[in-house]
Amino acid sequence: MAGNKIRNMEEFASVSGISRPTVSKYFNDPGSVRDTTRTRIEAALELHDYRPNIYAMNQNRKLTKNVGIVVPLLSDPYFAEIARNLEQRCLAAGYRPTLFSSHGDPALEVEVLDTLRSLKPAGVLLAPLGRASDGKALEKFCEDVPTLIFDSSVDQIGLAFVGSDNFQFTTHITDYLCRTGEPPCFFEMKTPANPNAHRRRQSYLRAMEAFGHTPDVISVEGEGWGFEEIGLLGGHDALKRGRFSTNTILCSNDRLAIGLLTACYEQGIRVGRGEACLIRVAGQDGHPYSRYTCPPLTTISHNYDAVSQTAAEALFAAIDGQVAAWKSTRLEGKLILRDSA
Amino acid sequence: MAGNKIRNMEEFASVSGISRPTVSKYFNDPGSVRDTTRTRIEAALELHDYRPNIYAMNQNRKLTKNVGIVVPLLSDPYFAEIARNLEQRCLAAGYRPTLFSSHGDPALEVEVLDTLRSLKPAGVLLAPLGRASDGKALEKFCEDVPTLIFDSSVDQIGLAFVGSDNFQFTTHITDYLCRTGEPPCFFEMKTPANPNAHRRRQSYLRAMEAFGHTPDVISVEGEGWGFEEIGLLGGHDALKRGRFSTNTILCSNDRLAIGLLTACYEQGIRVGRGEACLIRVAGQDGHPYSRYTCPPLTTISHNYDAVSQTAAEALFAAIDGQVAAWKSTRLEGKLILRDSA
DNA sequence: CCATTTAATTTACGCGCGTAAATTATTTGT
DNA sequence: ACAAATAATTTACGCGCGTAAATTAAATGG
Repeated sequence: MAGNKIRNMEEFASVSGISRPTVSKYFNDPGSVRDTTRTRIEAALELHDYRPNIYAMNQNRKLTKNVGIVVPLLSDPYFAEIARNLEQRCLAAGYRPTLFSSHGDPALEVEVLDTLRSLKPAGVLLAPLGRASDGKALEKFCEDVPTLIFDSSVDQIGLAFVGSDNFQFTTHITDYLCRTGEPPCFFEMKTPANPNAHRRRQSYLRAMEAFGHTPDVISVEGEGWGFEEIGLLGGHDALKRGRFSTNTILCSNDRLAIGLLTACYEQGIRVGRGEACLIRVAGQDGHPYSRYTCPPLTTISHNYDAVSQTAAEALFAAIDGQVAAWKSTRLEGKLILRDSA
Repeated sequence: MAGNKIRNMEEFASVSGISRPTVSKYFNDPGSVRDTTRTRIEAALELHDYRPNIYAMNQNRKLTKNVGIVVPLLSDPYFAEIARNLEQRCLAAGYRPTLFSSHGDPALEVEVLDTLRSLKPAGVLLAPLGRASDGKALEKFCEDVPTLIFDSSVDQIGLAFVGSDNFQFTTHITDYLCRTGEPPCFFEMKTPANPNAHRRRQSYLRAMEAFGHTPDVISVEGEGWGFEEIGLLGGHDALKRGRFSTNTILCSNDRLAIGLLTACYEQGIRVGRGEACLIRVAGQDGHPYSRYTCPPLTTISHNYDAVSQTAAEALFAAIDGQVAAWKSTRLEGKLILRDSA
């Protein structure tokens, strides 16, 4: 912990009484050296706290231990949470995760991929921006770097896709809403950033048809990733113009619902299941803040843990050379009943 | 963009007709070579899209161009936002920012610093966990790496401190609340993670005294960084037990206020300035979600832009060798009037 | 105990670049 | 146009490590 300063692996090897190549082998995989050797190295490590120079290490290694994690918008707590989950899985598996956010900007997403390329990562966990992504750039990147796509799938690119089953999400919550009150209308962005939004609208339409109800989709204007603001403005507008044909509103995602709830509040419209409530509002995603809206938001939640576990394990398997055909895994969500619907 | 693959700087130098050392100089600082040389290099760059190997670069450079950005909890949109801001400033200044989160865990914070050390960064922008931080580890790190502390100051460590003026924050909003209604009581965590919380309590007490009112501090139980949950549970408890002595509640921070608002909602207590409202609630921080609470939250906002600009520029100046005595910069916040108070 | 397997060591090279010193070419000022 | 200042080139070395091949030492098994 506090001995003389060790400058390089050569010096460390000599103080530990082991040859440098063996020490090098130890750092690449501690399990690859004999037990007695390992304990001697680790004893020396206690005394001198030497750490190999990562730049010199990665210069010659065919494959670094770096893993890139890319999300579209880190300031969205949903992505922050899933990124945190993935990060810890990478660490546990012995990789060095590095976090990147595209900040909702397609140009930045390409820049991130460019940066990532120069990091020569063993693999990348990538949640693309979606519709706005530069498809060609993504595809090219996936050819060069083992990449697992998660959250929103653009094409059949990369090693595999892992995300949520949007059809199940919307069908399930639509079913719940129909069984417990008026069938819902659907509140969404006209030009959503995320392809999941399209699947959700589709399955809303399909579910309503299957249940024998007439669907009603309210598509509001607004570009970008400020979903709460879009939900707020679009909600105000739709409420004023009486655009909601039933007393139940299913939102395409929770952030939109958060904005809509604020609009309802500002217009004095009481939301919830109670007697005095005029409308019900439900979201989709299981956003970390959905518990704290007023009223608390009924939603269908991603299985954060399962999504990130499946994604991480698929990537690690691919890095370890286990070839597998491209496949798409879509996990079911869980209905979270709260007061809003 | 599409030429033959260039393997290293040697090859790139030969195709561009410039010597390798000059090309190396260009990549370290494009402005350090003659105009004609620069245009020739950049022309060749267009044709062959070569990028220097960052590992080989950083191995020998005394100082890398890396900058570490560390926040206590990336899933808190406040930190996500300020991290994004800092990240872009680093990029604009020609540095390579890398984002880290301590995830509220002191042990992880130390690990992050350890990782950072091996990255040999030119500088680090660090927002410590606060009370829970390993002070010794932080101090040692600051001795080794040029580090600027922001958001919450632990000691007089690092190059400098940049944050918000918590005294001004609380005094200002307390003043506002007193002038517009009943003087506020103060809602906080008993054992706050962040040292700013102590300053805020202090200045609440001081301000109330100065205004000639009797202060009332409600300190709720709860550990960790789940502030909304703590505010929710503590709020429920305090409301049930009639702990609030006035109809106005100033929360130590916005996330606590968000939880408290939910508690109020769940107990049917209408919050706001209107006729039918029983209590007023205000927060502190200007949290990105404060606009979307019900009612929208009156708060006093950090000057995100100014904080990150001041912090980034101070770090860059220090990296450029401009020595300056340690100093603490605390920026004023701006009152944001909304419906909650 | 010796033959066989397995691990560690020695030796030697190369990766892609930074960087310093000495030299040569180019620009600048007058 | 010429001397001085500035920039580019050549030459040469080293950084800290990965890695391969040949050799030697240690563990294993019957």
